[in-house]
Order: sequence, then structure tokens, then C-alpha cells
Amino acid sequence: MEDYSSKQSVENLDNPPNSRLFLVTSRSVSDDVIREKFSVFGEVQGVWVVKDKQTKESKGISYVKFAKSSEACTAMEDMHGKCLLDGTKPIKVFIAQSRSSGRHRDVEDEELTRIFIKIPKTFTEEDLKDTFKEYGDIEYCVIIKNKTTGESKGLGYVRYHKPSQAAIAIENCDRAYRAVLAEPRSKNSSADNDYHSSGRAEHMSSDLGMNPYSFGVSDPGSYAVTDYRSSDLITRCLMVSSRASVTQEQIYGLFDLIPGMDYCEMQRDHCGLNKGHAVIRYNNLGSALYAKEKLNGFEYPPGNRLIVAHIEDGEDRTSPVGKMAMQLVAAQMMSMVWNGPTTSQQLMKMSTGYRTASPMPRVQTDVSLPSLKNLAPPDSRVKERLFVVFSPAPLPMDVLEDVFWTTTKCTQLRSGFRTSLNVLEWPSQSTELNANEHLWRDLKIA
DNA sequence: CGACGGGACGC
DNA sequence: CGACGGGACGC
Repeated sequence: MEDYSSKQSVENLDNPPNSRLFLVTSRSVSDDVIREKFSVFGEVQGVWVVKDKQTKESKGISYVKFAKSSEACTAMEDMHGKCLLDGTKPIKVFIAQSRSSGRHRDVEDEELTRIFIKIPKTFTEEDLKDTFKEYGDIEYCVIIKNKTTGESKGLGYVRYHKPSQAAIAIENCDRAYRAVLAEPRSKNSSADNDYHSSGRAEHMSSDLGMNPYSFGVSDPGSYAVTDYRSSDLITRCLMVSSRASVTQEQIYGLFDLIPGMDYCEMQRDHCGLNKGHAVIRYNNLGSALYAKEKLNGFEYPPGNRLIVAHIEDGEDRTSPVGKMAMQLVAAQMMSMVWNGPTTSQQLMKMSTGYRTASPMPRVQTDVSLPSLKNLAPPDSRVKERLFVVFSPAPLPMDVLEDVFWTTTKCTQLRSGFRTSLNVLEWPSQSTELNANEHLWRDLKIA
């Protein structure tokens, strides 16, 4: 039957902003199916499947208009990668470009997760967090301050992990905050879009949290803990979702930085196409939990936020006892995770691999380094771990050795060259490193 | 009649 | 790879 509500008047297409979805589906998927699957997320005001003018056949492109941006975002986050019909390829879901914008580039999470707000001048960043955490997991809060006096300008940014959270904040927070989506930072920063420029580097830092201990049940300052939709499922298996296309090698390289991975596979459809989803399994709960806390929301490649969530691994963890065990695992993580059986083998694999890898120009630093220290025994229990993100390319391993191995009692160097990410491990807290701000900035240590 | 909107980040 | 239809109010 002709469905009146399939119509979308042009003036409503982008009202409110970001309330319309762009879908890529199998050509066999009808608007009825789309409506059925998407109306659970909110008020669907229109569904339109783009068809060939002559053949009337679907082109595999559809639009779904919701009443609210939060509904559209939630649907996008939930439905991206799902199959609408048995045997059809997984769909892709994006926020549609506004019809006037003329661009056909995907709208990235980067543009949908940060809000810009007006706040009382007396607000601290803690006040900001406390006020806005009710709408979702906050990744990052800043108050814009006068650089010389340090006084607040009464404006701030809040970065959430998910577009739906930012949308919910904008829709529901007090009007006095004037919450809107923040313009991406790069847009304002001159015409310098060089990959090597500092404008790009914003994406690299702070995604993993500066404090290696800032995760888990005992830390009230951590916002990376479970949210309302991923519930409290904790398993050894993770699902990684990426909007940008990533290779299995990249995902492997990234998640293998955390010891204990015993399985990593990209989900592919029958055509062998990359779905942007991967399943990772670790041999212990702690590694999986840690990997999720550290890598959920991590931008890889820069600008592309990975979503990492636990998925069923077939074991029952729903009982109260199971939950308590889970918390115990989280609390004891730092002392247990790092002694996985794979660590030494991988170190060997790495250290034989890098020297034959591409010869790079020598890197130099004028940072003054602390005095030489002894290496900790290789079998030391690891207490602290550092993620180092490089842009645009990773440093050779021997340079890292010079910088880190000699300045602290570092025990291990693990490297994900394909991911431009390295991990270093310490048997104790490396306070010297904290003090070395130049080093932190230069290397984008997360 | 009757109270809104602009503002923008850092190496 | 994957980006924009069809139809035409009612004073």
C-alpha cells in the first residue's frame, strides 16, 4: 500500500539536524523492512528507498527520517553492520549529509560526539563532568579559558563516546547551556591540513586516558565504564566496530598490544567485503576488559572512533556471583593481566621484525633525559603500561629503547607498527616519565 | 507583545 | 563500493 508517511517534505529533511540516516543495503531490502527494523528506535517520519528511474529497482540506498537526532544516532549505532534479511549483506548506516551541503562524504563520529556549551564562569571541569555525565559516558571535558589569566570564558566542550549521547545531551540539557554540536577543530585552523601538522595531532592524544590506572570499578573518575546499552556483559570476547574500513592486520596489531589475545577475525560477508567489524577473543577476562576500557572510543585511524564491546562467549556470567567475580577481575587487573603466556614470544617476534623493516631517517630529540637505569628482569610483573601513539609514523624500536629503556626500568617493548602504536611496560609506576613533559608531548603518549 | 543570541578550542 | 523521489493544497 502507499504509505503516506513515506513522504518527507524537503523543509523537514534536516529538522532537527542529524535526524536523517543514510543507509547502504542489499538491493532486495524494501522500505517496509527498513521501517519495521528502524521504528523501534523512535518516531520514523519517513523511509525512502532510492530506485532506478527506469527499472524501479532499488539502488541499495535508503534514507530514514527520525523525529529526533538521538533516535537517528541510536539507530545508527545499533544497526550499522546488521543484516536486515537472512542472506543479505550487512548494512551501513550513517547520519545523512544535509541536503543543502552538497557533500557526499560520510559524517564521522568525530563531528557528532562533541558538544559546545555556555556555562557559568564559576564552573570547573569537574562541575562540567558532573553536570553532563547523566547523558552518557564522557570522554573528555574542557573549559575555554583565557590563556594568560586562566579565567574561564564561560564556554566549554564535552566529548562523549557516542553520537547518541551527544544528541541526548543537546536535546535534554537545560536550554541555558545553549548546547550545540561543536564544529570540528580542524575546520577553523587555517588552511593547513597537512597530515604532519599539529591540527591533526589532536586526534591522537587523550583517547586512551592519560592515567594508565584510570579504568575499572574502583575509579570514580573513569567514564569509560559500561553504558546503558552495553549493559554489564563482560566476556573474553570483544566486537570491534569501525566506520572507516580497517584491515584485519590493523585490528590484530592494535589488540595484540594487550597480551593474551588468542583470536582475531574480521567479519566478512560472502563477497569477502570488509564489514568494519571484527571479533577478538582473549584467553582471560582481564585482558578483554582492559582492551575494551582502553580501546573503546580510541581513534584509529585518527578521526575514526572504534567501538569496542563485549559479546557473548558462551559462558554464563549473569549470576550475582559471576558479577562479583567480574569486579574482582577488574580490581586485580593490573597485577594479573600482564603475565600472559604470549608476551615473551611476541617480544621476540617484534624484536626480530623491526630491524629488517623499512629503514627510516634517524629521529633526534633535544629532550634532556634522566640518567641511565638498569633494565628490570624480563619476567617482572608489569604494574604500569604506556600506550604511545605516533604520528605520522612509528619510531624505530631502537630509538624507543634509547629513550625509554635507559631512562626507566622498562621491562618490555611491544610494537604495533601497522597501527603506529607502541606499548611499553613497567614493573612499577614510572614517575620520571610523568615529569618529562617534553617527551609526552612529542610522542603523543596516551 | 515582551526577553534572545553570540561565543570556539592549542602546538 | 554508496548520496537524494513522487506528486501536486484548497481558499
